[in-house]
Amino acid sequence: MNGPAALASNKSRMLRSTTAEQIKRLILLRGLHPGDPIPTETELCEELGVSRSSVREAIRTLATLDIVEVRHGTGTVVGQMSLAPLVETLVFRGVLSPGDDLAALREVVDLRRSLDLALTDDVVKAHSGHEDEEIPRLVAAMQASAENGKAFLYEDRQFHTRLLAPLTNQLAGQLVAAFWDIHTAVLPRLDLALPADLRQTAKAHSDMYAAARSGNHEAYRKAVIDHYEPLLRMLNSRSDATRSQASRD
Amino acid sequence: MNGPAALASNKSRMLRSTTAEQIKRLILLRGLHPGDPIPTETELCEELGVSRSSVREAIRTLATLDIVEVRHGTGTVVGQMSLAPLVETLVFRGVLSPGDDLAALREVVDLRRSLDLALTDDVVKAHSGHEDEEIPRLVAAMQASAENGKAFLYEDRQFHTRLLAPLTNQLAGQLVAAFWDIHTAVLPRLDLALPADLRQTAKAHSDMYAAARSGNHEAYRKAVIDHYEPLLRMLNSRSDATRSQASRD
DNA sequence: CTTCATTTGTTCGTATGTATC
DNA sequence: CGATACATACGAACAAATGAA
Repeated sequence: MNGPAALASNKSRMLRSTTAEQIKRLILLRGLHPGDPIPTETELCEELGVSRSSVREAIRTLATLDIVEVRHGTGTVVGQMSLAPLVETLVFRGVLSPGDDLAALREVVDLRRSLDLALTDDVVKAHSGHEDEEIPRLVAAMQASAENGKAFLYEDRQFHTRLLAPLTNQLAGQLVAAFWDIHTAVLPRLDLALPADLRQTAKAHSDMYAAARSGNHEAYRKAVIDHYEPLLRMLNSRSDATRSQASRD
Repeated sequence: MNGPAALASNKSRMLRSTTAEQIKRLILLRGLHPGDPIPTETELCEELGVSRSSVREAIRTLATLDIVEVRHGTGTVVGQMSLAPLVETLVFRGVLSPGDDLAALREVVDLRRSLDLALTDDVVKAHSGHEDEEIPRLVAAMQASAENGKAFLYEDRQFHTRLLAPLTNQLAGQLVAAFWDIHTAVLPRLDLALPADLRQTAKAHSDMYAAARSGNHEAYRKAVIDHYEPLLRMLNSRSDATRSQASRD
């Protein structure tokens, strides 16, 4: 029990954290890209010299980070490396403490607003002159829904995605989309379907695109502020209500 | 075999993706906070009715997201829900394609700059009037290192952390810190230790804090731009070099 | 449509290292 | 130092999903 034992004791310290690292290194060495298949669990056991359980935990770790994507019955492929782990962490943080969730949610919304404002120049530059065929349709759908007092989550998400799609900085668009996901995942507990707010939000989307198309930076910034105004107003009033309710307990 | 069997077959479909969800729900139901211990693996096996391996994989998933923290030989506690998973994903994405890493890194640096600029009002408001006892010392240390041609990663990180610490929006500070981690993790392959750039960076830090203390918004923005200028200049020249080298191959 | 091989998903039993008392 | 509780790792076996023959 000399060789294997020594090997095992050496590995035992690092093995847990290094099996995932070895798989990452394997992806880098072979130059694999998102969608490319990686070796099966059995093959990884042989190549890395560890048990299947260890390989499975390493793969689970990487799958959580969207570095690989596991497909039952088929195999495992290199993942998209999206910001999904960020979303999951912050959503859980947002719903963790019922007395504090509004503060956490407001931080997310604040950051969304700051990011949208910070990207003003890039967005205006990308859309001034180029007509997007999809965005006007989305804006019309949102305004129609607002008139009927209906929400328009899908169109909202699509609007922001397409607005930021042409940016050079892909990461910025993904981050804004991630914050959108967090905010709409945490939001459902508040019903913010005031018709007037819906109309204002729909109009703000329309104004944002119109300003971007016409190259008007200042109008874009104003439209972004209007876009978040109903939401922030509600978050502030709700958090006051929560505070007074908490102090009553 | 009615109750348990039906329960087991129901679970079997969802079990894989829901064991982690059940643990999260357990944390929420019991109102646990970061640092509080969660049940041992054995207890979780009984409460959730799944095997030890499944519990372990679920815990590994949550540990990767920093929703729980595993302490060998002691137990598992609720984690800090930091942005560590975001860092790990983006670091790997940054080093994934050797020809493209500079583009990915530049996106991170661009976003850092946009965020710092977007937080101008909050930072100035938080520091105008209040003296921070640590920041001047960090600034002095950075300037001393710059004169000696030495890098000052530790002081740099501390500076940005403390600068954003007093903000109401904790998430913003954590996001900036996460981007700092990504950028310095991907960076080492470029050696950017030009003495002139070091001095400019050190001076920019000094200017940022001085502007924030004196409440000068415009000076703060200018200092932030100066702060990133050497890095962005290097990234642009390096990416040009990479492109011409790639076209040569 | 069925059969079959491949691959991942789940479980159990066992052994070992490690922290705490 | 010993005892206990816990996490870590391994291997074998069977279940479920997928895709191809």
